[in-house]
Amino acid sequence: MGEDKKISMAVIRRLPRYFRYLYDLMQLDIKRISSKELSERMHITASQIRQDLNCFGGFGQQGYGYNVEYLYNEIGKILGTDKRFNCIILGAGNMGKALASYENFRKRGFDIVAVFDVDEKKIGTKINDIEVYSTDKIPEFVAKTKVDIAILTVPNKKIIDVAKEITSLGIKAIWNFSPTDLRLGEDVVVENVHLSDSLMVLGYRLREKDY
Amino acid sequence: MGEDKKISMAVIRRLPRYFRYLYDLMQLDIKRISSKELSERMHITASQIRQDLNCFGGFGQQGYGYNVEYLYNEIGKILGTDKRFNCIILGAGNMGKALASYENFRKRGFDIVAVFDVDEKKIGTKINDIEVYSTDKIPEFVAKTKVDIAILTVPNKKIIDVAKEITSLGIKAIWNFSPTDLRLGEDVVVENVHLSDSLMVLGYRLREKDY
DNA sequence: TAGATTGTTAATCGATTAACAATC
DNA sequence: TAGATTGTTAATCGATTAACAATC
Repeated sequence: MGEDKKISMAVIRRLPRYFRYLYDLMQLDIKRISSKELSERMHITASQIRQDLNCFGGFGQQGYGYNVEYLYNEIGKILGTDKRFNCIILGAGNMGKALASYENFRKRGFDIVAVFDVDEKKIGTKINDIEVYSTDKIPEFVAKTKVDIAILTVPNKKIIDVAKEITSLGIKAIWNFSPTDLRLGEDVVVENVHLSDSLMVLGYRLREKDY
Repeated sequence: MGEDKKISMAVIRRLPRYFRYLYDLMQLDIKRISSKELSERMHITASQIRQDLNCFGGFGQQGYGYNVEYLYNEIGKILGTDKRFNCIILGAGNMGKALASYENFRKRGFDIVAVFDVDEKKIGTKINDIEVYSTDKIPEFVAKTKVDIAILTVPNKKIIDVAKEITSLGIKAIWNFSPTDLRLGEDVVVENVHLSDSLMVLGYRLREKDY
């Protein structure tokens, strides 16, 4: 295949946002929308919306605009919300527990199939019906269950070793909640969350406001 | 005052990253570093590093490079890590609990001073030594304690009302964990975290890899 | 001093916005 | 049909990279 237009990350990162706004429009029973109306709701230019959408093909109709439900479904397909991904969480601390309990991920196609931790007291317990296993069992688990994504909520000092183990088992996607940037070669995709960074930027912007 | 150079958000968002790398260098007992060496570690260009740092003044020395500890402290000052911020968490669910328990925020100058929830069973309990109050008590609490930042981990359907209440009480910064984008006027700064968006982008990139 | 490396200006690149012809 | 609004090309803007003179 290879629809080689080379779509920029800036565009990709806006897709979930379009997806959310279109969902909200559906909830409001709005059937069609023009790029102009949508631009006012989203606070971006109509031009950018049309430009973004045309990276993937023409979803609209001249003189009419876009059919909300159709566009929602098309963006969903691009984002792969019609596919399912098996995810494991490494680290059953507070953040691991919070993510395992978050129902929204499942709705978006991401199933948390297991949680792993080193703490004997946690092993064998369940979080939101998901079993907590010993980290020793990761290779065994990955061998018998297809795992698409590893969600890493381990302490920062362990992150490098854990990331290496995970990738050596063939897992190709990592959602990283540790402050350390992960970079694991060409064929492993990583999304770094970096909550502290986000909070520090908020602090900066708050102080800037009244300089 | 007003050092009006108008620093772009792209630069601001890189500052915490510099801060982290410089901290790591200090841990490794590295005293000085050139933009070239740092660029190799961070996988950005040396040019960009020098350009970024010069938005805030000359921290380096020709022929020598940058003193790691000095630069770390200066970026810390820019980011305000020498200041303290009082934060409240609204919503004592799993994510609220996880954030309240995360010790790293305190190290960066962010103190969680209270958690609020509507659930009678949670009110009066403590999360990591932080008291959980009824949401009814927010106005009272804000009146007697300076609150800089509200961290919102409430269910999505409540987010708009909660955000409005919070801003009506004079809080000027919101760290938003709900999927809904918040926009509350010129004088309220908002950082949206949008975990689902991040995960969806990860899913997209994973599928892209082998098209 | 000579070598190294910054600070800063200029060139390039990419992303956003504007404009408008195509067309529903 | 006339009006509206897309798809798409062209213009602008901003951010990144390159180059080099200043200087430690």
